[in-house]
Order: sequence, then structure tokens, then C-alpha cells
Amino acid sequence: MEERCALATELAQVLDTVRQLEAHMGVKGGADRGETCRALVSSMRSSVDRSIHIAMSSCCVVLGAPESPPSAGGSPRSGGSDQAADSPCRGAHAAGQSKKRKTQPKWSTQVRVNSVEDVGPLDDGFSWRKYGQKDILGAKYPRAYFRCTHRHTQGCYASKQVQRAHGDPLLFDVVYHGNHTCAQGKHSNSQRPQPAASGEHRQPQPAGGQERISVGQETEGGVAPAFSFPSKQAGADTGSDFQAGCATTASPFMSPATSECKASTTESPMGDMDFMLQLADADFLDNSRYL
DNA sequence: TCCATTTGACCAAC
DNA sequence: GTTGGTCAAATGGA
Repeated sequence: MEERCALATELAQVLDTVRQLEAHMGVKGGADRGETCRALVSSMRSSVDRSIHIAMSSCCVVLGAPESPPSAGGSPRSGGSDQAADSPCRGAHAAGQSKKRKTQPKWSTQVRVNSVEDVGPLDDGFSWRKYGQKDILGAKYPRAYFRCTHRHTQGCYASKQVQRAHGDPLLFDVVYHGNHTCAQGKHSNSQRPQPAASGEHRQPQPAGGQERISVGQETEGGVAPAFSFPSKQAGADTGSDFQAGCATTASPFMSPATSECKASTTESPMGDMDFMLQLADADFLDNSRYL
């Protein structure tokens, strides 16, 4: 029950932030309006992240065994991102670590870019290091595997998979696994204002940029900030690709939140999650009025 | 020299 | 047996 209270508090916080954002968006002109909005969005994101975390942890306790979505299914060992080990819901597997199918918290997004060269919208502000690429059966494009650059230095086991949607080279499916525990992740979680201001050169967001966000499954409480604002340090790792002008098509990553993309929720195994996700939807601002 | 990317191989889930 | 996810050696760039 405590979780519910905390959840309600977080959601209330989100709602409040949304209102402030709406107010700002209604104001014309302010030079710093963009910054303010970004800060507010960042705040919202943090609250949503915490809410999700709370909801999931609560779920775990209540349900015991997650109604494992297929993708979740696997073995916890695979915790590639290792956090699986902490999942109370899967104690049985806590011990191992597998190279395979992850069952830990994950959520996906779809990011659309304006052109094959434009991957700006994929920049999620974290530093990722590519560790593999595979051709996926039935997929036209290979899937790239990334993990946090700070995996070893800071023990951050966040990872993500990026793949071009077949049939639409401009659309990227990005699946995040695990939560960022590195400094970058913390920063972006703590209502830190958009770092874009901190020297990051982001490509102009394509007007048509669009992104869809969906939470696949989060089987453990460690969830996280999947998408975060570009809190990345300039020139960090793979991110540098984008910074450098996002000219490479070889680095399809980055995030959602960074863009002014339109986000929409796709399937979510959990009703609550659906709700959360909607917060990420560009339209949620309108919806929030009715909350 | 350091760090990121590429790529083939390994291993476990299915 | 097939497929997906990860490892780690090789390679290249800064």
C-alpha cells in the first residue's frame, strides 16, 4: 500500500508538471522557453520513471509471478543487464547470468527520423557502446546491441537494442533493457535540465520526427529511465556520432525524449503501464486536463 | 596507447 | 536444431 501512496504522489507530481509545461507552452516568445520546457519534461520523466518503478515493484510483490509477456519470459540469467539478479520476482534465477534472452525490465520505443542520415532523434543522452550486431531472422536490417559505456567503470548495466524497422528505413525500433545506474543515468533521473545546453550539438529535430514508446515488461523494480534527455557529455562515445552531426547511419540510437517526436504508446502488458506510457505521448498534454 | 567498432564464435532459450 | 544475445579478439581511428 505504501507503494500506492508513493505512486499517487509521483503521478500527482507529473500532473502538476504537465500543467506547468502547458502554461509555458502557451507563452509566446520566451527565449528560454525551450529550456524551461525541457526542464519540465525532464522532471516529468523522472516522476514517471519512479512511478513505473513503484508500480512494478508493487506488482511484483502482489502478483508474485509476472504474467510474463513472451518477451519477458526468459530466464533471468540472461540478465545481460544483470539487474535480473535483483529481481525479487525471479529469485529462482537470481543466481545466474546468461548471455541470452533477457527477461529484465525492458521497454521499447520507435523513433522516426527524417532521413537515413538523421539519427538525431535517436540520441537519448546516454553513452552507449556497441558490442554486437546480428541479422535477425525475418528482419531486413540487422539489430545492433549497445550497452552503457560505464558498464565497467560504474557498474551500469543498462543496454539497448536498435534495429531499423523493416519496410521503413526511417523508423528505428529501440529496446532498452535495464536501468542506468551510472552518473549519467542518475543525472537524467534527477530532474536535470536538458543538457543540450551543455555543449551538445543536436541536429535539428526533424519536423516529422516521431517516436513511439512502449513498455514491454518490467519484471522488476529496477526500472528505469529509459529515455532520458540528453544529459550526455558532449562527445561521449557513440553519442559522438550524433553530436558530430548525426551523419552516420551506422549509429542508430538515441532517444526519444530528446526529440520532439510524437510518442504513442503501444502495447503494454500492464494497464498501469499503459497509463504511464500515455504520459509520454505527445497528446498526453491534452489528456492530462482530464486527469 | 586508448577506446570504439566489427565480426565470428559461443552459449542458452526456445 | 535454430535463433538471439553476448563475448572477445581483431581492427581502425584519434
